[in-house]
Amino acid sequence: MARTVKGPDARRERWKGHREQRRAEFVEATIAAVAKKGPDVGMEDVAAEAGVSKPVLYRHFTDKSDLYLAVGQRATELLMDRMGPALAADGPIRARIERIVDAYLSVIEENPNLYRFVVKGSFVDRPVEKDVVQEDKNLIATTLARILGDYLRAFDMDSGGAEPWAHALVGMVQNAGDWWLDRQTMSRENLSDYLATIIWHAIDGLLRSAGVQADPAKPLTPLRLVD
Amino acid sequence: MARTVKGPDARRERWKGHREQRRAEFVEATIAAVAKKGPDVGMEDVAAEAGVSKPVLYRHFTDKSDLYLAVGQRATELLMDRMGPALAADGPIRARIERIVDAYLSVIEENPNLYRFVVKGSFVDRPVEKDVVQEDKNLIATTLARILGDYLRAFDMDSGGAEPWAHALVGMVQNAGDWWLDRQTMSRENLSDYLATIIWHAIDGLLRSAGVQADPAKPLTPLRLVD
DNA sequence: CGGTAAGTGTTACTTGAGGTAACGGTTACT
DNA sequence: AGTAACCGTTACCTCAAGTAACACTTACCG
Repeated sequence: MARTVKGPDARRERWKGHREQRRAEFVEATIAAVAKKGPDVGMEDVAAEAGVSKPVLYRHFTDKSDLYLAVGQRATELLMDRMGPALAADGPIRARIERIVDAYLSVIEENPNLYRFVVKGSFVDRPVEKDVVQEDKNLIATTLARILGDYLRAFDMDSGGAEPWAHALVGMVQNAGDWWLDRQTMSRENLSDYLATIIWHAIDGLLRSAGVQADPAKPLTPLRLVD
Repeated sequence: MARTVKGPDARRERWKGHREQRRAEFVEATIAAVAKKGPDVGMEDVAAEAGVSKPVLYRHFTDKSDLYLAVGQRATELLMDRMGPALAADGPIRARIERIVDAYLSVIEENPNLYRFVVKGSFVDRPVEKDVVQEDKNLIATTLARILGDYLRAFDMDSGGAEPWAHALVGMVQNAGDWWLDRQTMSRENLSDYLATIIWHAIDGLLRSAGVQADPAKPLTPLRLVD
C-alpha cells in the first residue's frame, strides 16, 4: 500500500510526454496545411494533412481556436528565441537597437506564411479569447518599457513616458515590417538600418532635450554632460 | 420616340438615392448591433437590429464581408474627415505633427467599439479580399511618404527612406493608440504630446545628421544652415 | 492472466450561421 | 393595363465545426 499513496496509477503518467509530442505534431501539420492551402484551412484539411480524421484532432485540441492558439504559441517561441537574446544583450546603443530590430525582421522573413496566418485575420474564432499576437506585443513592449524606464530614471528624467514609448516602438517596427514583407523593395539590412536610425534619433532627441549627450557607439550608461 | 432614346427607363433611376440610403441605414444598424451584442454579431442579429429579416439584408449586400466592408468604409469616412484636414494643414512642424496624431486619437476615442470591430479580428470572412484597415493605413502612409519625401528632396537629402519612415510612423501611432484605448492610463493630450515629441525628435535627428537645423516652432521650409 | 486506464482510430451524425428560393405585396413610371 | 423596381416574409439549402458511438491496441496492476 505504501507506494500507491504517491501516484494513483502509473498508467496516467505513461502518456504525459506523448500527448505533448502529438500536439506539436498537429501544430506542424497545421502550419504545413496553411502553407499549402492558404490561411483559411478547415479542421478537415488539417486532419488530412496530419493523415488522420477530425475526431483525433479534437482529442488533442478542444476546438479550432485552441489549435490556432497553439500555432500562435509555437510562433511566439520562434520569435522569442531570437528576440530574447537580442533584448537581453548589452552593447553600443545604436548597434543594440539595430540588432533587436533585425532579429524581429529575420523571423518574419523566414516564416512569412506563418506570420501572416497568425497576425493577419485567419484566427477566425476568438471573440475576446487569448490573443497571442497582442500578448507577444505586450510582452515585448513591457520589456522595452522596463529598459527605457530604467535608463530614464538613471538620468533623473521623467519615466512616465516609457510605456507609450515602448508601445510606439513595437508598433513602428511591426508595421514597417508588414509593409516590407509585402513589397520587398529594400534589403532587410537596409530596413533595419533605417528603423534603427529613426529610433536612435528619437532617443537621442529625448536625451538632448533633457540636456544629456549620448554616444551611439557606446553602451547606454548614465553620463550627464550638461546639468 | 425622341425622348425614349436618352434613358432606357426612368424607373431605374427612381431608386438610385434610395438604395444608398438604405445601405447606410444597415451600416448604422450593424454598428448599433455590434455595440449591443459584441463584435461577433451574425447577419440575423443585424437584420433584427434593423427591424427586418435576413433576405432584405442580402438584397443590399452580396454577403457578410460586403456588409462589413461597408462598415469599414464608413469608419474610414469618420477617420478621414478628421485626418484629411490635419494632414493637409500647414504650420509649425511640431504643432502640425501633434495635430495629426491627435486627430487620429480623437477618432478612436470617440468610436472605440467601432474601431475595435473594424481593426481587431471580427471581419470574419475575407481571405485575401479588400482589407479596409490595410488600405487606410496605406493611404495615410502614402500621404506621409509624399510629404516626407518632398521635404527630404527639398533639403537635397536621400528620399529613399521616406516610405519605410511613413509606415513606421503609422504603425507607431496606431499601436500606441491601441494600447491607450485599452488601458487609458493617461490623457489624450498627454499621449499626443509624447508621440509628437518622439516623431519630432526623430525628424530633427534625421535633419541634423544631414547638417540641417530645423525649428520646431516654424513651418518646415528648406533652410540650410550648415553645408 | 483478467481487468482497466489511457490512447488509436473510424464513420455517421447534429448544429448553427451564412446564404438562397419562392412567393406575394406596393409604388409609380410608361 | 402592364411592368420594373422595390418591400417583405417563411422555409429551405449548404457547409464546416464539433460530437456520438463504436471498435481496436497497449501496457500497467493486482
